[in-house]
Amino acid sequence: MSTVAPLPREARLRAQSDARRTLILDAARAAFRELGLDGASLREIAKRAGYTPGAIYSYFPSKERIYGALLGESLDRLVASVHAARDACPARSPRDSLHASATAFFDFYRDNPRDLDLGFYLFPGMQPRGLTPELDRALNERLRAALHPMEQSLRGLGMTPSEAVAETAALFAHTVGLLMLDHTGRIRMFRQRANELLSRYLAALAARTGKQRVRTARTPPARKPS
Amino acid sequence: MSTVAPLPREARLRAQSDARRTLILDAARAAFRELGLDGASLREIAKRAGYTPGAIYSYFPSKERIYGALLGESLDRLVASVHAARDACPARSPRDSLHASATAFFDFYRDNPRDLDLGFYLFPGMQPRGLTPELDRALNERLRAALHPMEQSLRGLGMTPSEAVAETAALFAHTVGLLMLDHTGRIRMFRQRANELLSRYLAALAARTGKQRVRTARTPPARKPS
Amino acid sequence: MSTVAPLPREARLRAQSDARRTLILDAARAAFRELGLDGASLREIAKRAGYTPGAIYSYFPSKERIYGALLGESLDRLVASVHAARDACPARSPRDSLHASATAFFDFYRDNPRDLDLGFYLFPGMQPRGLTPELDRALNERLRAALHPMEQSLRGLGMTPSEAVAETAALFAHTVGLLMLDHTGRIRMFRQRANELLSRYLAALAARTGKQRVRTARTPPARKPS
Amino acid sequence: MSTVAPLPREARLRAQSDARRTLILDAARAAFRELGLDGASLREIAKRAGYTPGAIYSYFPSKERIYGALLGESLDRLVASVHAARDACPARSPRDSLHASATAFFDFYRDNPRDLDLGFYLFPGMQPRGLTPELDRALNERLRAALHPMEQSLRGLGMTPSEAVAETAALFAHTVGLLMLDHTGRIRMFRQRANELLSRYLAALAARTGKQRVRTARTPPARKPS
DNA sequence: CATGAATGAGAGTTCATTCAT
DNA sequence: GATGAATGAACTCTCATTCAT
Repeated sequence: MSTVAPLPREARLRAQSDARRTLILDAARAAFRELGLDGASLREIAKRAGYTPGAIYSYFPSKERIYGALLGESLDRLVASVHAARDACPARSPRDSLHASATAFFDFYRDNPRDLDLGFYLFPGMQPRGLTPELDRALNERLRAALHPMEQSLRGLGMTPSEAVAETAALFAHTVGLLMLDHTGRIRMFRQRANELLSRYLAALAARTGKQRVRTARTPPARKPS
Repeated sequence: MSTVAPLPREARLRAQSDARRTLILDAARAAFRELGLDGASLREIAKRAGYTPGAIYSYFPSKERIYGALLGESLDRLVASVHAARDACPARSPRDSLHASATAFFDFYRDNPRDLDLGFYLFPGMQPRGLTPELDRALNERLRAALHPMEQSLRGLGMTPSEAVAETAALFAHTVGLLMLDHTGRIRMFRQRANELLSRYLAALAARTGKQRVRTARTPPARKPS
Repeated sequence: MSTVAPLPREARLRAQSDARRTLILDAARAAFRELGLDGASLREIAKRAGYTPGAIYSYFPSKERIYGALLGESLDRLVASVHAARDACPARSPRDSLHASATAFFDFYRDNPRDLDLGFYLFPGMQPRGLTPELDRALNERLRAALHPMEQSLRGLGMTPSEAVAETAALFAHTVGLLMLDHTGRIRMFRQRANELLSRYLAALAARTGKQRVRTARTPPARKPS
Repeated sequence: MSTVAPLPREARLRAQSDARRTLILDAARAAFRELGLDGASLREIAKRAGYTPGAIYSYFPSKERIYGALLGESLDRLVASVHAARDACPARSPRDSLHASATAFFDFYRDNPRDLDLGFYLFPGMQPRGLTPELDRALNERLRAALHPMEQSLRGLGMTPSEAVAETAALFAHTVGLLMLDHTGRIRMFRQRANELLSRYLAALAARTGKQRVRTARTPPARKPS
């Protein structure tokens, strides 16, 4: 009675549905890339996906949730990219490993400038825009995964766990800042290149480890250390 | 230089016009602060300024140009704030001077989160949104002025001119990145505080000068230093 | 009369179908009560019934027909309520019987305000909205049944058949009017209570019977009766 | 310097504006009359008025407020109609005056069935739909004015003030109920005519005054009055 | 200079209904 | 019988901008 056929109908339906969801996300991504956040309206996305606006709501409950899914996908690719860079040459020193991971992170957003915007659009203030707390958590988890290799490398360079976390946060901030300068063209003011500045930062960071401990200065730093 | 004449009518008119321009900008700033970029529509600005939407166009050719003027003002305040911090205690060491300037810069945007958005809204890609090249240049000039004290301090710490420029760019990026993490709440992921991370960065930066030169590594850093 | 056979399959199927129809109506009633006419969309009803929107169309040909069925049910409950009130104390005088029936009628709609809306939604003008003539007739029949006790009481009070019909119509109108005033809150304008006004009306109606005949005045009433 | 011209520009502008507001209300009224509440969308109203949908918002802040204005107008006409009927023959007896007023009230809504719907749409529950409290109050005031002649007539017939108020409420309810029966066609069930039932009610009401006092029965009425 | 009106495009979202599977 | 997808039309409302007056 029961078929041994490769595709039980439920699975087939789900696969179909997933394919169409992907279709919509592809359309959204393209619209987003070409037109930016303002231009990527639901109507535009639907048109590109070959749907009527209403049909989109079979797959996503709101425009913001499409953005959320897009951000999720983007973070997945980011994680894959960073991990791939880390794993490319297993026998490397922590220093090189750090450099590889951080550079992969940076390159990902340099090559996909809009993907950075997504996160900043969806998290304008202290809480996400149209995202559920679960989705928020899931996105955070992905971001953490993307930064994990760097934190590990920093530990490999001799940092304590808490130092490694702090320096990962700092490295993340530095990278984001450089990307913003790059995307907005403000970097030209300084006649610098963002990737070079990143390398510089990484070199200094690596140089700092093992030799001298930077004390966590809360308020004005100690004046006369030497 | 200045006239004692009762009131050259042309000047009077211009003064009036400037006053009303200021009125509009005040309204725009308030709307922007309270409602964010989405909520600060031209209608809202006009209403708060006591004008009808059409009247605004006597003073600004487009909404974007209001934003541009707002950004200009904001940068003026930023410059004032940074310079004041630098001049507060003239006899300071370059190290402390650097810290004072950078902290003032950081604090300005931490206390006025929307002001940072303005810049990113107006410069989404390689060229400004509705801004003329001249305006772009003028805004750049102000930003340069805001960063100048830090560059000077870095020179005072013994950096070459070109090193100082590069490190200023890096410091700027770092600060912007920390502010983004702070504003979006992503900093909580790391259980860090943005201002502490900034102090840390400044301490490391100062520590680096004089003792060891960080070589500007273009591409993969030297592998076998150790 | 009734079969003892295990289960004629056709009957079983029909019973199943009826059960699910009831399920849908229950969902519709709840949605309607909680959300009103605007909120009780087909989607909402389907969701509450555990169905997808399309499935509803296996049981009802249109949304209006669901409303029609709901109205039918509501009238059934109305009839039951009024008849129960009439039969509660069999030995009552016609006067008391009239009061009991009319009050039950009034109370039913006072306690279920939405049920009154249904009728007015489905009969906006001279013909029903999405209802067939048969359904229209069936609904009328139920309404007639609900009003029958009152008509009987009026006959018991000595009215001629035609008088009784006319006064039943008038009583019906009066009750409906009071309910509208109550539901819309307009009754507060007069600082009156709807149920007291109904009692007043009933008292006057009973008082009128037997003593003096009110002549059915078609057009301008007789001017000089006194 | 100042013109004595008949139309100071401000007045001219206001007149123009009022004329266009009226134009929109006319369109709304017509749409409403022809298509009912469901069909009278903002788009439809705008189209009929020769405007784009957005233009309407120069005159009304929301659709509901258009409805509110429509209701206001309608009540104005109602008041005018009722007052005219009362004043038509000044020397009439209170009884005839009551009849004239009530009939005018009834006729107004019989001839403009949709006008009654408006009130019920805007006041679905205890508070108005999209109306401000002030508008609510203004509308109540008009309704009161429309009912005032009847209350006065009832006083003229010898009722105490509080009796007159209660009977006005009852008469209002009765009229509304009859109109509902008429509009929905339910009156045919009884083979009666609404206006005749109204006359009957008025005759009974007039007959009741002066001779016998109907006691305001709160709960079950006194059983054995005689 | 300022108003008030108007445009025209477009926003996100919801709806009852249909239909292949 | 039921699903899930899709339609197509409609919804109210907002926007930056223009322009005659």
